[in-house]
Amino acid sequence: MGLNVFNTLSRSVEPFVPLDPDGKKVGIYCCGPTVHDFAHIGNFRTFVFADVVRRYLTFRGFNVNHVMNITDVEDKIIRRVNESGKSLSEYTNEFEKAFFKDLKTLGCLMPDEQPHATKFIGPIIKLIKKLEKNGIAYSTGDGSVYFSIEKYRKAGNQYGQLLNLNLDEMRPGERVSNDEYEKESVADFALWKSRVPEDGEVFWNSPWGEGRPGWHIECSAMSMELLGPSFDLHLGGEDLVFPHHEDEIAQSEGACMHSNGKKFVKYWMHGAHLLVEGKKMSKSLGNFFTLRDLLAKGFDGREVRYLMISAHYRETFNFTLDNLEGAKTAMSRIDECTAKLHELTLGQTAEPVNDSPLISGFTEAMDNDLNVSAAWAAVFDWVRDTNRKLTSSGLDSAAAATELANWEQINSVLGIKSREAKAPAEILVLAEQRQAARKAKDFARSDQIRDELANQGWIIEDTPNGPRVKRG
RNA sequence: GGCGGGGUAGCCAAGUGGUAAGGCAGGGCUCUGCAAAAGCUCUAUCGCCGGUUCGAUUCCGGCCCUCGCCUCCA
Repeated sequence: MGLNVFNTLSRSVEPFVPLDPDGKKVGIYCCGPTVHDFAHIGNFRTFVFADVVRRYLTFRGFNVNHVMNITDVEDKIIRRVNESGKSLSEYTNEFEKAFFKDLKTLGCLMPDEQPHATKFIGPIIKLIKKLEKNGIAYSTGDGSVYFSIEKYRKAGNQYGQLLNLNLDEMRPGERVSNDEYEKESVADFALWKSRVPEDGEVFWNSPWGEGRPGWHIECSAMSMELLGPSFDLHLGGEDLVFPHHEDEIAQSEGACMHSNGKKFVKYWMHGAHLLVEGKKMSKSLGNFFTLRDLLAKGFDGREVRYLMISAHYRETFNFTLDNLEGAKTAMSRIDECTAKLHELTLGQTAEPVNDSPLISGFTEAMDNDLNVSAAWAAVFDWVRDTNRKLTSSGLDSAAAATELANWEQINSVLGIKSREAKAPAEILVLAEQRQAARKAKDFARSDQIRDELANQGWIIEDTPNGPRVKRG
């Protein structure tokens, strides 16, 4: 059995078969961050999810090209740029840098490509022109260009592929901004927005005059430019299903007339949101964590990562500090186990065994629409089993090396960085002094040294093979 | 109002038509000079009410609660 994923297009779990005739190459596009501020952990849940998808596809032997865009021009950014007095790039660079730093802290691999909206103005304009030529875009008197859903439909296309849309029942217009009054229909959306005074110095020249791209067009332009008019997998948060992704489909299929049977995107996957302490994250509730907030509380990126991928991606997940505390314990159990294995291998290495309970259990779980919860169960079953063998000394160095290789194999997907720390010489000296005191049955002295070590952040354990020092 | 998710032990969270994984927390035990680590062990009948069935947490209907999208949003 191979990988199966839930496709939002069909609302069902389908076998994953790439477009590539050789079944090897996979193109992934993930809607990245809008760099107007520090991203919060809710945003990162989606990016960590995308990272796991990308890693699992690689684990499954696919040759993945992972594209994640940076939206570096948009209403909120423009407003803040003008408030800050900085230039657009000065302003967005800061948050983009922070974003990638956080992404790395969370153990995510760098996407293969990170296109920026502002670097794709040319392709964006080209795309809008195509839409105009196909008769489904119209410009208004002020130099803006809109997408006509009606004309798109009349040309034989379907609007509403990702969700059941009933345009008559929708409640449009609650926040339709004044500058869009020239739209032919409320559901139409902007492809190009003409320059207004509030835009300051943020504008580009176009056939329609000075202005800037609308919100959805950049993703259509960048994804098709980098992955082709038809690609395998598009990811994003569930809130993007409508209107963003639906509009992306409309723009892309409308421009390229995918009506020859090929779809813009074969599989759409959407990650559910994060709740914090049972509630939706919001600034007014004060439950709005950024990664740096959590690091400041003494947590590690990997603990946050573990928590984020401990639940299925399609379920809203309740993120709590208590559970983050628990993640710490769970992670150190894995560390403990792998560190002991490492000591046993004596430098020996081995090949992973694919039909081992760990790898087969993990793979079976992940093949089923990335059931990470079940995958973790396989991991912790393995930890317990391995610990049992370790206590009964049922592992020689070759066996230990194999177990370690198996773990590393699946950890190429989970992406949990191990925390290994070699104790400095002075710590080891103290540990030896303590051992000498113990041999002399001077337990007052040995306990005193143990406290001293603890003060310096080191924990000492007495094992049948002698004392072990580890980071506290 | 329309559309779509959820409600499983103290907390988080999988799953199945035949009495329920895993993690964290808690209790007991083993090991230990004491600890730590590790192991063993204990702790749920699956929101409520009906129905189908030999049998439902899992299928169907109704109800309650909750979350999200429909408007910038991961």
